[in-house]
Amino acid sequence: MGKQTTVDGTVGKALEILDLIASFDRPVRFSEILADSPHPKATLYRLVQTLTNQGMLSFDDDRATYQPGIRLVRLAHAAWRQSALAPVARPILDGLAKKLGETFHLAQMDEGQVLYVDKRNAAQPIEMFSSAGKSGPGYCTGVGKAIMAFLPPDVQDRAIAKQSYYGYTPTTIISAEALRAELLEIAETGVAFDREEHEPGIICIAVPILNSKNKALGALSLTSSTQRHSFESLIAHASTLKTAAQEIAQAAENWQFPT
Amino acid sequence: MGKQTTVDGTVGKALEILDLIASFDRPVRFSEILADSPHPKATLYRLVQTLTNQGMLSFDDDRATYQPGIRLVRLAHAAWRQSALAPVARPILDGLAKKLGETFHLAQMDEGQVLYVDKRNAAQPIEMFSSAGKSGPGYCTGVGKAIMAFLPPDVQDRAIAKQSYYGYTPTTIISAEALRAELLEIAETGVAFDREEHEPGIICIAVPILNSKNKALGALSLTSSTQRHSFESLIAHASTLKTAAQEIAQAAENWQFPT
DNA sequence: GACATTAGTTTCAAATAATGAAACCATTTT
DNA sequence: AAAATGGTTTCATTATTTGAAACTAATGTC
Repeated sequence: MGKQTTVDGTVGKALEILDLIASFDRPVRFSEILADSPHPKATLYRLVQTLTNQGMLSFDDDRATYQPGIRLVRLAHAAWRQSALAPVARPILDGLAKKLGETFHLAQMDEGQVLYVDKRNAAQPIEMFSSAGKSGPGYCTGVGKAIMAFLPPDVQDRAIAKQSYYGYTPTTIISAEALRAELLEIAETGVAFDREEHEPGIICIAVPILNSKNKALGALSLTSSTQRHSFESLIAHASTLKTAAQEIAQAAENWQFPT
Repeated sequence: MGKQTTVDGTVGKALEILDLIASFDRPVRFSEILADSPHPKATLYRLVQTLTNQGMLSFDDDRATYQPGIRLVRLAHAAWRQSALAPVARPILDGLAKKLGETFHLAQMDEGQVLYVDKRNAAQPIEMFSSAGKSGPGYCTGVGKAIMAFLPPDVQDRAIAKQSYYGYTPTTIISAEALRAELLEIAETGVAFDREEHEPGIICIAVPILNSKNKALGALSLTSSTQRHSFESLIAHASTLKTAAQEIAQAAENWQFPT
């Protein structure tokens, strides 16, 4: 009972530190890391040294700061290429963006957090790592709810438990119970909305991408602003999105690596 | 003397396995990893378990295969955002691509390997993780040679030692001595070329992005084919590239995170 | 349907690596 | 010059990792 701190030995600790450093979102000094870590100075020191040695962290000699290292970019490339969703979804996203001239997100879920793996924006066409790899809360985004609604019970429970339920806006869902209720509804309709729950003025319609066992692999969303779209006009796109999601699911299932 | 296997304890071993799995470039079964790893079954098993637990690997229940995990994508996002080069170079790359309608690469170096962190292609405008994060050899690419020519001696030595010197084409440099000679030349002129050294028909002109201490942070290249460009017409772009590289360097040096 | 083979998982004593209090060194601040 | 801060090293203690072997499950073979 209580929080199980999920620390698989030394490797777990090292990765925890990597996360910690990444979470600063800027280069950090050793002492800053120390202040936020449960480890004694010497232990942290050696762990950080190891990570730096390994290229998982990079150290700026001049400023004496650490930041996530470039080796991660190389590894992430492999992860992205093989994630089965992003690469196969590309042409379909391209088609959607071209046809509708709207903004689309492709997302997956990692431990209750939404992780954007691709994005199309008809107006300003190019977005890179700057958006792919970005993560956001699950409970107050269209894609997050769409995915959670179609997870196996145990995974869903964990995802629900991991949300912060911070009230970004007046419409944000701020309790696990309310979220559960909405997920049930989404599970029936197959469509999720973001009703300005994360950011005022920003609305979205999202659909899950389901495998043959009805488990969500990810989700696809059309994001817009209250100026551009009414709710009704968003709903009008539901079937287009559903079709696209099915195409992606199909493509992902068929995508077999050569054996 | 000989290869120093650079294994910082358990963390190093775990990361080595992660690299190994990534290098397959497809989902792999446990036994395949085992065959390529120096560790005994039980050891590898536990290490792989830990990595999977941690989200650094993901395990496909149906196919019983492992692949690089999604957590890497999130971490890499942080690395990319903070790598100081890619984010600040974006507008400059955009400008170049728009103005010249050519293909540009922005690269950094990781242990002798070239790592592409951004790419612009006027013709087919969108490239994502699919290209960013990709890595290639240092000794036979324009960006690789441009960077190596401006590294501190010790780092340069290591980079030179880590090349494979495989002869991709008749013009590929296939010895460390020849490479050293060319690097010296590049250090003087400040411009590097790829004379169909990596792929027949593909040529490129590259310039280093230098910090105030004349150390290469990365490199910028214009890539083309022998059909599109003669060598002379590539050289014509040298000064434009140099100017852009300087702008990027300037922007990178000034880029201070809020303290 | 028994037998063999392959693939994956668990055990446990021995070997190894991680730990952290404290001492140390180098800068910077007062 | 003294003190404080920030970073690095030491070393005996403690905890984790190791790996041979035994085991289990699943698949293939006769």
